[in-house]
Amino acid sequence: MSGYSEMEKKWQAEWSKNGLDRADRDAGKPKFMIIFAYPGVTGFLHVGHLRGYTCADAIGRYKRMTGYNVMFPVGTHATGNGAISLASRVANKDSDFIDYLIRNGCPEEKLEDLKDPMKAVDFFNTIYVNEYWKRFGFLADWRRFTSSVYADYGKFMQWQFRKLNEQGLLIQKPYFSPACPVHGPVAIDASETDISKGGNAEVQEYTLLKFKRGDEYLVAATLRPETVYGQVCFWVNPDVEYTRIKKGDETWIVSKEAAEKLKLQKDCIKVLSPIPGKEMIGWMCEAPMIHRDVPVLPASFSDPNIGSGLVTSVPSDAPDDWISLEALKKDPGLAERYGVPRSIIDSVIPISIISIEGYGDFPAQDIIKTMGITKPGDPRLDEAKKQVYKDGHHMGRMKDICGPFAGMKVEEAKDKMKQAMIDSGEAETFHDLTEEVVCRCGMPVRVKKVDDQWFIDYGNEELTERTSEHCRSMEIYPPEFNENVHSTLRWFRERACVRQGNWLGTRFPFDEKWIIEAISDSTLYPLYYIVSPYANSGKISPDNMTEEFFDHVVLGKGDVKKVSENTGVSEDLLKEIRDDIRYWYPLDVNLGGKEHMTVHFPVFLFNHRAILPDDMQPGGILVNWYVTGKKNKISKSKGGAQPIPGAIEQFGVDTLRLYYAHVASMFVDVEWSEESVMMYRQRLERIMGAVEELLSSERTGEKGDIDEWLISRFNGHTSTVRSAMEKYDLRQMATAVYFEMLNDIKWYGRRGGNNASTIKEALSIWIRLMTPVTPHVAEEMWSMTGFDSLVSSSLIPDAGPISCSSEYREAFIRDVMSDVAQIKKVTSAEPKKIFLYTTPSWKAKVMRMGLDMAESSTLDIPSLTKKCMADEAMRKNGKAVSEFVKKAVTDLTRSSSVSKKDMAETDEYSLLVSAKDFLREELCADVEIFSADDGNAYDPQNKSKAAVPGRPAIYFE
RNA sequence: GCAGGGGUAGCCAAGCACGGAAAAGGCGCAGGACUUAGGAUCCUGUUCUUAGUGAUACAAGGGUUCAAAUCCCUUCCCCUGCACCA
Repeated sequence: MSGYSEMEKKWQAEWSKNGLDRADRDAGKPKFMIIFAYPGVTGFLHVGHLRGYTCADAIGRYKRMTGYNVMFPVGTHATGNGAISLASRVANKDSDFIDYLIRNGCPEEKLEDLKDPMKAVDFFNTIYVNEYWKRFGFLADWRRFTSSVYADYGKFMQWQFRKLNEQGLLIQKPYFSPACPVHGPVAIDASETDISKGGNAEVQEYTLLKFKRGDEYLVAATLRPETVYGQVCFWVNPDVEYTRIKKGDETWIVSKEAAEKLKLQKDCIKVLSPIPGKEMIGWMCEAPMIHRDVPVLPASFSDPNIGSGLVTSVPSDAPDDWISLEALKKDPGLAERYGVPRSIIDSVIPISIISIEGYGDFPAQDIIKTMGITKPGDPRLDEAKKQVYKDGHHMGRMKDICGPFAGMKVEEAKDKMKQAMIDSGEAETFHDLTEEVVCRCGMPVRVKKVDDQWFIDYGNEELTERTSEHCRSMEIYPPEFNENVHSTLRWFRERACVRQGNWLGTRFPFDEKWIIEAISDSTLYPLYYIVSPYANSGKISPDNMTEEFFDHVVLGKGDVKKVSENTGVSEDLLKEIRDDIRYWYPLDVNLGGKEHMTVHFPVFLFNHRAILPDDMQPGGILVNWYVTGKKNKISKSKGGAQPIPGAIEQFGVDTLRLYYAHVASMFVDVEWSEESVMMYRQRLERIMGAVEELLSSERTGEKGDIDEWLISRFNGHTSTVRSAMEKYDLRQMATAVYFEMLNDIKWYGRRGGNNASTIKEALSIWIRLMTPVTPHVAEEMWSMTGFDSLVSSSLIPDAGPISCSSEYREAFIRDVMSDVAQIKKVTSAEPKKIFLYTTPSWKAKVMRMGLDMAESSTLDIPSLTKKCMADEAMRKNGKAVSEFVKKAVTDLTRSSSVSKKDMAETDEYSLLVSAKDFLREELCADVEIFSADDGNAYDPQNKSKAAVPGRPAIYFE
């Protein structure tokens, strides 16, 4: 195992010494620029992440070996609160987290440093580069490394936003965002990057309905404003304490929890005195829209944490309402406790308002019956509610009772009714989360209104159209994404692009209180890799990188002399950077995981299209799927997967690289398993073993048929590799190189091939084809074979000619062997002697005639039969001929005729005679060969009549 | 809900966008060879049937065609992404 690691280091040092990892402008060479979407700095990476990165390196290496000047830069994305929360967990001595760090090889003395977010970023940057990417043998240009929190990178970002603004793509409007009171807006997503609980929560829009009572309002929250015509009462939880609040000059009653939430979303909210729910029971209040008085009744399901804590009751369409009302009616004792007269409760009668196919007048009643729910509090009520809501929303239609909205579809009525009530002052909107969400810092996350939020306007139709148009000329894989990227682009609306709070990132250039958000600052960055080496080497500093600077080097604006004066960058340097950008850009391939399909890739495309000219638009996108853990996804933050350095030690880098390239198509998820990785390790060892064996053998053989065959096969594989790599299909490429070529080498040896020059030529082809995926092993074998210089800097061979006939002849021999084995198995006999009878010449003749007819597409059974019968000799054999013709014709029409041609032209007899010794050894029996035309052939069972072209008859003794 | 993907031998997985012979390759399993005894290696086999060139298969059911895993329709079942997370 350690042997691998030494070998790996040796070649990595060689590549670096020879400058293979450095990408410099070379006007004499076509360029190729590839990146992978840089990872976020949130902890150690695991073996799954390297799948995509490895593909990028292999593609880059392949391109290099087909004559391109390749730039493959890497960087990291550290924007956000990942590093901050990481640092705070270390500072708080979070023992789980510290264990995780130590387990992944973080030295204890380093922990002190990690309390500083920026140092934590540096720490992981170093690990990504040194422990992962360099050790994986990537030929990345390390001088170009950048990170989204670097000052120079920030300057580029600010320039990008200035350009977006010039295009009129930045807009400002109010926004409702989940936010932590300490950290400001947070992202809610299943991977819980920003938060510690509630990854599945969503922001929901409620309609607040104002029920007038005297000079104050009871405020209910509903998700179904279209049901207001069915309101018959109002629910208050008698065991909850509510509160009056001042909202502008109105007085509202809501739950205390709701009051807190409203403060974040509405202006001028003041909390007044509390009021127990019990006190409100029996009140009458005026329902909005229908302007009828309805009674306030007790309901325990009314939760102060949801919505406003108060609920309007629509029993016809809300299962909870229906069942609570029924319970109330059946239990007069309960009602009397609150002093509500019976007559009031009896007067509350559900009103049918929506017709849904498959339901009666009262959908809520129907679903309760179907599900067998009998009393309030049944946990299935939630499911019942969802079902009725869903059916009502998609299939429902408003009944005549609904005034101006009668006859409308529910979907349509919903918005219209909501808007009507808002316009009349009877309703407002309110946003709430569907479940509890907690920030990484432990504070509850609530929906907060941000008045002056900035957005990038991806809804801009002109931009969407131009971007979509450009995509048509791009190479986008997989094909499914190539097709639906257009609908993804169209689906994009405005996107909030800045945030406030304790975050790492770039200040928004138009208002420094904002920080540019994580996705928006990683859209145009591939371009920055061309500038970054100048900043990294200190030739330019962030101060030099003004709007004018980027306008000039990126867009070619302004006069060099003037720009030089204003920015303090020399004219030569400006020219150099400008030339670099013109040479390298556009980006040829952006490779990223499937999660980027709906977020990163679209904004990457939009921003390029918005800011850069036609000749700087991206050329391709490649999406890779995941390596998953046994049951769930291997998670970056939650660990559980094998650390990368350990995996390298255990399996060797090239094993892993081959595993990623071959284990499955890039466009499916694969489950990580050590067994399958081991399989690839054995495969590599077998290949190295085979090469060593070839090199240590005598190699004194003459050139013969088998040499022609081997080179023909290798030429075929070379062309397979070339066409596979056109589509970046590493898997197909690897199948040819690591499986089929090895099999061919084995067969060559088995057939007695050992010609020195053939072997040298074959190895030269083979090893070069291996280099993109398994470069270390390839270098080792390359030098072992005695070839000069580095294989990594050589060129992939051109595919030479293929010899169909020699390939057919070998396949023929294999078929014969396979038939013999088949018969052996069926008879379970161990023959001492095997007799082979090649086809009678008349059958070959029929075949040839059939082929001719097939070529002029006049082939059918009657005409071929007629043609055969015209032949005097064949007519004697009439019956056999007509039978064979029948078979030959079906055979020829069913398959392509290419191989049949070789079949008809091969002299099977002399071919078998030449392979006689070989067959004797392989079959462990004496072999006698006869032509079926040979009248004197030994053939006691008359087997020879079964012989057909391509398939000799066989007899055992 | 919106958008999209998929169901091929014990397992993984090609092929299907350009319909043309049980369908690559690998793993596993079974025989055999070999032995520096190794997470080996090398042969052979692995739907059924049979001294071989026959039958039947590509989730299920229909259709188009001389011919369908591949095109069309219906049904069933799995999976993925969905905006401040790259």
